[in-house]
Amino acid sequence: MATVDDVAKAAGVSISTVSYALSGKRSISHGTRERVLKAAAELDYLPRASARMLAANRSQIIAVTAPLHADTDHSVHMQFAMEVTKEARALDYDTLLLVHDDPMEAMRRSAGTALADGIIVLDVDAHDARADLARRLDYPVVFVGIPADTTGLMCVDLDFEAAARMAVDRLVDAGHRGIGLISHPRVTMDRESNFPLRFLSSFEDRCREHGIDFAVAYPDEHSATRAVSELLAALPHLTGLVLNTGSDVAADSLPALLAHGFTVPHDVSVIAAAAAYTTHHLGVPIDRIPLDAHASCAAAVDLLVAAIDRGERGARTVLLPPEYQDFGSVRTPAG
Amino acid sequence: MATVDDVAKAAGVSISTVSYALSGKRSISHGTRERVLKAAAELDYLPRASARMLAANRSQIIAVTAPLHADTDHSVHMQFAMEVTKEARALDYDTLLLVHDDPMEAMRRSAGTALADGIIVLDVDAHDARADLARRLDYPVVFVGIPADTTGLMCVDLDFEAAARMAVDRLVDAGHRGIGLISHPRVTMDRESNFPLRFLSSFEDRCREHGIDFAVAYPDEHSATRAVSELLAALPHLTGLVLNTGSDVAADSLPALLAHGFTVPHDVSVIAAAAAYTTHHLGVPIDRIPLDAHASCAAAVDLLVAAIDRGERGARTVLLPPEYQDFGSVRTPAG
DNA sequence: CTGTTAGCGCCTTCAT
DNA sequence: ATGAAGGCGCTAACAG
Repeated sequence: MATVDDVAKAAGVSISTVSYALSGKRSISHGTRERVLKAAAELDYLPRASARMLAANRSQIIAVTAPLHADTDHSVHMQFAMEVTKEARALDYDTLLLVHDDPMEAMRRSAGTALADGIIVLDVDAHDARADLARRLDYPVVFVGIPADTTGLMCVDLDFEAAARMAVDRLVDAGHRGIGLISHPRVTMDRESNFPLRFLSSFEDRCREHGIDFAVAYPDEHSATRAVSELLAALPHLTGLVLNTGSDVAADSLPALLAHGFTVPHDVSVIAAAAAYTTHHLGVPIDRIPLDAHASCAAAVDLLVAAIDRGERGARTVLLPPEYQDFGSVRTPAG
Repeated sequence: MATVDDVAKAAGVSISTVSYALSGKRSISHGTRERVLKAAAELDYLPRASARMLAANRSQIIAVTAPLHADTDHSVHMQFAMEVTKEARALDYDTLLLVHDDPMEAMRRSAGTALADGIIVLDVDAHDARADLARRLDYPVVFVGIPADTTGLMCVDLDFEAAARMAVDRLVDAGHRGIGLISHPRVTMDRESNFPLRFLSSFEDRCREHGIDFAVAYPDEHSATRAVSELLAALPHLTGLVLNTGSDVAADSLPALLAHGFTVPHDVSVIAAAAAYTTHHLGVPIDRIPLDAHASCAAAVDLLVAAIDRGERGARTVLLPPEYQDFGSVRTPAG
């Protein structure tokens, strides 16, 4: 394990010259820099992370809290963790996974030991205890998701309210007057996972504004069968369906409709809203308002790094505008 | 941010006493220890990670390489990453996610900067470049998965060969003489992801040993339709089906069989082998030989920590024995 | 443009 | 059972 001293000796300069030549934090004559770089390369020199952390008072590490609930969609979870990691690396940060029983303890530890320079919080509930902790911590924290009380917090998320309005408007514009929503399973709602709630209430409000009939169903996990039956019972003239749910339930909803004799888009128009999954392999391609993990996570990490590197810690909430992808699954209702 | 000095002053002792009282690495009189602990608690003292790393020459961090291929099942990936993280925490290690374009560079960096004390390698290909790197690195590395050449490496994995034999034997014992295998998509095989290959060749060998007919199909991603048709075409008297594939293809295989008029287990007996997913919500419960992420990852982390903490670095390959879960999807063939 | 040097906070050996 | 003190390797003033 080579150290700065080794490199300094090999290059015939002082250790501070080595440090500066490598960090570029002050100007070095071309010749010396070359010699230093060459010596470093020959010795396979890499600065010891611990020493650098201690001296610079910075770890270049970002922690990620991603609690695992029983109803967590691992696939979406992973996408977000990955996207955080990618963007972090692009900004010269590594990513520490904080995933165990007690996220509070983990956050406190990461701040208290200065193991990480900041935290990204995923999978936010409306009344998430991590929000209060973040307010108390005096430590950079960015939420991917919006808790009920955002006072003093930095948050980034898809604008789920706008996405819900977009979906409803699209169906109403096409002439639909009876719209169903398949939301998330009851367990998810009960824990007040916040984006389903935001989507739901915006959906309901928009339907009322348009004066149309609507119904909401909470599916079982992995299956849309019961939810579809409930919607059709509640709304016999249903011709539009909005899916704001997991990928397996969404995939299952087409067969479920078929079982009732309904074909998409002939009998029912369908939109997958705030979908982290793709919809073109679903037999019938379904219109989609993407939940873009990359966009959310990149924005969140950018915010966090700005807070760390440039002290930009003002509270703010960034809502990413939804985008509509048309694959032909919305049509004017027959008759 | 309190430091050892603060605690030492508050407790009226020297800093080394604080250090020892907290680490327990030498005996301290009960009274002083109490005072130190109390002072530390009152000051919210937590040792600075960087300083501890530098002095102790250990980071208490484990890195995880988990490359993301286009055909990667994120859900399984996440399970493994999570299980690694859990076990690591139990042994007082944190987990760093190394997930970007260049896993080599990431591994070199984590070793060269001593950011992590060791590495867990996930999603191993038969000719994985990370294996060669690990041999050269003189740094603790444990593979969850078995590369073609395990010389000098520490590896842990489910015994896929044994799992394949177990599945075949079960069907043969029940009287089946025509058995199909749905393996993984071609992209996965082409990259020589190793566990599908190990399963496949063991499956074929065992069928030959029993002298029965068999056929293998490589499904499309997300769909079993074509694969099932191919198997039935190749093996008209097929009565047994082994699934060693992703959860979505597995779920799709039952409807695909039904489309050909085959009912499970009446017409065809089915076993999901080396399945990371559960099978009881699949309409018909399917017998299962689990791919237990927890078992594999816990064993791998234990091995890695033994290598780090106790220098136990001898090469070895640990194969975890498969276990059969009977849900009634295997029956003696009719006729 | 380059060198010297004082820490960063903790662990650990050596005294006592 | 406790204290004193020397690093660990690097960064960033502070001097030229």
